[in-house]
Amino acid sequence: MNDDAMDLRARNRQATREAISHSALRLAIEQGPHGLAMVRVHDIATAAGVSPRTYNNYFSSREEAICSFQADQSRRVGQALRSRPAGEPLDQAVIAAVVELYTDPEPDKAGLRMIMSTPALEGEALKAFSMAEGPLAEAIAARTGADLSRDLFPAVTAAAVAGAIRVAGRRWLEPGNTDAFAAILRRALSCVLPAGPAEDQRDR
Amino acid sequence: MNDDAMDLRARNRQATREAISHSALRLAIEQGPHGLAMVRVHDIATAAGVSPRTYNNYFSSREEAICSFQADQSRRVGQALRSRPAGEPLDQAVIAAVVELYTDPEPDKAGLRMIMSTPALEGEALKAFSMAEGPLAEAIAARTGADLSRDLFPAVTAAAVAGAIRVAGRRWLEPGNTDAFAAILRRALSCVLPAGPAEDQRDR
DNA sequence: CGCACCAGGTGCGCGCCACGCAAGTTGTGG
DNA sequence: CCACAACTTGCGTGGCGCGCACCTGGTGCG
Repeated sequence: MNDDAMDLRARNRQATREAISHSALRLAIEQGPHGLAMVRVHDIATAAGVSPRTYNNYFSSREEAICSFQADQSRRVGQALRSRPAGEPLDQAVIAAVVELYTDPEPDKAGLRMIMSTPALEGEALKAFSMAEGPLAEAIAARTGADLSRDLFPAVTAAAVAGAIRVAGRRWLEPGNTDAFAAILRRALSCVLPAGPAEDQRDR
Repeated sequence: MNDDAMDLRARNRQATREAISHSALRLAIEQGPHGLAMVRVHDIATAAGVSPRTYNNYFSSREEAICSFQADQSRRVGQALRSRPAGEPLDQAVIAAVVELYTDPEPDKAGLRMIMSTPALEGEALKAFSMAEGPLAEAIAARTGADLSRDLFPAVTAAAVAGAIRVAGRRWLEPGNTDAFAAILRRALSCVLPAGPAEDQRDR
């Protein structure tokens, strides 16, 4: 996050990674979902100002490079939940954390549309969204006092939340939609979030 | 399903597809999660008794071939829910449908472990599980009278159910686990299923 | 019953891609 | 100032996805 918290090496590395990811996404959007096959690795690397060989020191496929911005976003969900006040009920905390993370700034609609409506990116996009699950499950367990290795509740809820975010994104991108992303997110999340971890949902 | 409901062409096609899928999974399991790269397309095709060219008339990647059994399973979830009695509450119907589908017969533990614990298969495995979502959302909408194009509840719940199945599978495969898959599935699903579609969870 | 038709299997070839290897280059710490 | 470590890059290799054209065998029609 804080560039000056890293040494020059790390900052350059981060910058290179972002340059590649950004170029990959931009070129993909330019070609549209149906022309993905025309986006060559060589083009991405050149646009990012590196050699093709370097591109694949960072990403092992075009799909991964294109979707990496979403993967990064997902990785932040756990931390976002942890930064909510401790007393807040689980459902409110999760909703607040997710809405804040996903609406500041408003996500890139073209990018989201690209990764969510391109068949060839489907697997990688699902991977990207599911990257939230691990950290999120840990954060939920920490907040509710559940035991990740015994209770199913944290991991299942985390998966449900990730799924809800994905469905909300799909709905937000639908042609006729006029609602704000935040509103859709709240509605989607409230479908899967209990007020708190009810005792009868803990196991063993 | 019913082989004799299809003409010879379709049956041969189906048989070829299954032969390839089965060979792919078997070879992958033999090499284990860390030797996936050694499973060549040529080996899969030969083991299935077809040419490499034919293999990729059916699947466009090894990953897809290996995970196709799970994709097929997921595609049946919607129909399984529809075959539950109409009066049954949503949560019970979904749990019963999923448990029946996933425990008759008991799933291939080695196969499930292969696709769920091999990093190179992660994207394809997620795709396979998420294939349940569309048909399942339709079935939920049909059962609850919700409108798929307006309400978020069906799609979000379907995604949550798919996620719960995935988490249950992961837990079932854990080394120390002694519980039956059915029991884990029930617990996981009950974390995300409301007793019924509460009115305040319908939107608009 | 026989024939024309077409779905599907196969061989061939092309372009692309992931990745190991061995330099060359640049930041870092003593 | 120097030795080391991290990173970039060019090259070579093996494999893969897929378009194309050809062949074979199931199908439906007269």
